[in-house]
Amino acid sequence: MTETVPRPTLEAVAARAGVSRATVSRVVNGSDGVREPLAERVRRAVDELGYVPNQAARSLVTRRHDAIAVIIAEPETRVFADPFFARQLRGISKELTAHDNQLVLLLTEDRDDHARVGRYLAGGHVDGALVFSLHIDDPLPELIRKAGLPTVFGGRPDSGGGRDGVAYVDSDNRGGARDAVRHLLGLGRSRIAHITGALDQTSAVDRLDGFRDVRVDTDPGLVVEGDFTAASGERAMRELLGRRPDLDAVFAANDLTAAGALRVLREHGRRVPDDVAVVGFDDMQPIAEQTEPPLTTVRQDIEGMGRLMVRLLLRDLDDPATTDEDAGVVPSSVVLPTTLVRRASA
Amino acid sequence: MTETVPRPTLEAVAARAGVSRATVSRVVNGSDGVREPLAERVRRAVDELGYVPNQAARSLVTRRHDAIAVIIAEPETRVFADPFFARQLRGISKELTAHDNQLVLLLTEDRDDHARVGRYLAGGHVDGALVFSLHIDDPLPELIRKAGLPTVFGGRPDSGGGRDGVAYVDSDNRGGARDAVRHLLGLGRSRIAHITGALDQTSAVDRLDGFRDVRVDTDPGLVVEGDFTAASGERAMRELLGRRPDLDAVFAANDLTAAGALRVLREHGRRVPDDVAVVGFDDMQPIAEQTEPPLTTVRQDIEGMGRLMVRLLLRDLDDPATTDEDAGVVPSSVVLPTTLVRRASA
DNA sequence: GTGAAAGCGCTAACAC
DNA sequence: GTGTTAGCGCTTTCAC
Repeated sequence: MTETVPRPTLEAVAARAGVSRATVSRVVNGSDGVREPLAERVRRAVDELGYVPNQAARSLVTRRHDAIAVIIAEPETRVFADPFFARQLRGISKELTAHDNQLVLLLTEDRDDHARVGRYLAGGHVDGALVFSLHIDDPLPELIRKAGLPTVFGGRPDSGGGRDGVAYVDSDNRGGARDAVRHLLGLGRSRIAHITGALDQTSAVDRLDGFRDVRVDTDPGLVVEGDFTAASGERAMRELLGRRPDLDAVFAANDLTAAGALRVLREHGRRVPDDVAVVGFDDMQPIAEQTEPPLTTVRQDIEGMGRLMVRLLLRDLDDPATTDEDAGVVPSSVVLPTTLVRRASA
Repeated sequence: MTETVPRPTLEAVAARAGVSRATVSRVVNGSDGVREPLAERVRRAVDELGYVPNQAARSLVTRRHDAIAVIIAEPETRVFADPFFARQLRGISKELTAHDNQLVLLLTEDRDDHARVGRYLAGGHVDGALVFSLHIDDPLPELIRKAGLPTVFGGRPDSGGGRDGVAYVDSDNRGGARDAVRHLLGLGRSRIAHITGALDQTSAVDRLDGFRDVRVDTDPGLVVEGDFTAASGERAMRELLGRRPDLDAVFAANDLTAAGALRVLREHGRRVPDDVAVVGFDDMQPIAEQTEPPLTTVRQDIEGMGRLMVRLLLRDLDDPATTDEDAGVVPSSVVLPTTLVRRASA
């Protein structure tokens, strides 16, 4: 309200301080080369007038926006049941703030949204993009490539398209899965089942691969496909119990799935970990700490992944050398280690 | 990458179509008054060149950004344990998208962040703001008022400052609480406890008031303060059980709190709902449907609240009449009804 | 109906 | 060091 008073411009500040616009601009942008008495006068004028630079005018000439887009592509469910994204967002937000950049959030659910996102990115509103939860064959990476915007992916993108050198940040899903399964083996378990995540996402595929690395010749009946939701964990657990009532351990693709599995195990009177040991993935604290019993799981530093993505992207922006045709030679991707967190379930 | 090719400008399109910049601008912005043959030629040129308007240049003259800020003020915990915000964000995102507006997300955690947010809002990057989860005595509303930006609050703000006529969207927390407690009464329960939410938020205060509306002379020992987290639900439930082992019902301020309470009840061998009936608030499906037993709760249309906030804000923006000094006369706030959802816990 | 021209507020050469 | 000046790409009167 009361937007009636027009905001002061550089011009106004210059007039008040008795200097030129250029000098004010220099002071405001912290470029040295303005002698102290003058600079001080300018700063006072800025304060007195409550001057705030007009970002649009600045962007018009600098071609920078100090804003990056965060694109989350999730058809419905998962984003809102799983604190995963919220936590990654927090990491991103913190890091972006530290670098004086803004976060433009783009939530997409269907194909129409994709077109819109493409337009937005091409429209030059943001300096770069962070992209999450791609599914295999997602058209988004291609759209983004066309928009020609520096991008960092969250999670290894499906390399099916033959596109190399894309920057991404991922957890060591495969290694983490191996650790989980080895832990179960170390507990003396031998009939270890796996409930997978949504297999159209590389994280789920990688965890399955890790499971198989350790259990090379597992009975295929011990692997059931899930989709990272608690409901899928329940369904899968029921199926497993039907197929292999003798199983003595379960490695679930994430904590939510594990929580679902735990419920079904309890329902069927199996004691955890005595009869069946359970390990999850993520270490989503509100979930993992409050299951019954508390969940042994593979921790990944979710917030850290978010922060790292931002750092990678901003480095790219500040160092255009990397942004050349042959950006491919500097993959600039990072795979973060995971750690097993022991609680009571295994 | 390959940002080397400069994006085509209005000028380029005009040249290609053999018209003036003004004409192209008219076609691009859909203002009628350009005769068909010409308009068509312009459209073709736009397509061929892949022209996308430069938003910064446009904003510079129109003083519109087609972007609004969403400010979520939560010191840590709650945002990331509770799908509440995620769901509201989704509603906001959808509605904003439908109106071709962008969502700039501002997460704040401490005082430093407040200053930053104030600067950002004053910087004229966005046309308006949506603000969430204010705590009583939060400095944010004042900052926002100073920035002079149209704003809609999510949840009734603390009116302590004497500021009236602020626009907000809220659920009928008090009415919903009354319904919950009456339902418990209808079940024949007479020793009904309440675990509150964080009492520095109006939603928690309103729910407590609703509880008291129905249970006018409740033993104060039956009310324990929580903070909307599951952990607080556990703690509070333990305390209640110690103080009033004879209690036969609990109304929890939200589903997460109820889930915590359920766990403690089970731990203590109380059967739900036979020994103790439990009602929550929110109807956060992933939580409410998966407790044991599934939770009877008060549903609020969270996504709808988000959408409504956007509509209110955009209406404000399009109709500057409301944005006058005396905006106070049009409170333009909405309180949405709640409904009791019966499941197994009460 | 269409074009010409002014200017939104700022930065960055370039002079001095 | 500081000021002058020329745009950045767009919308919008105002003539025609």
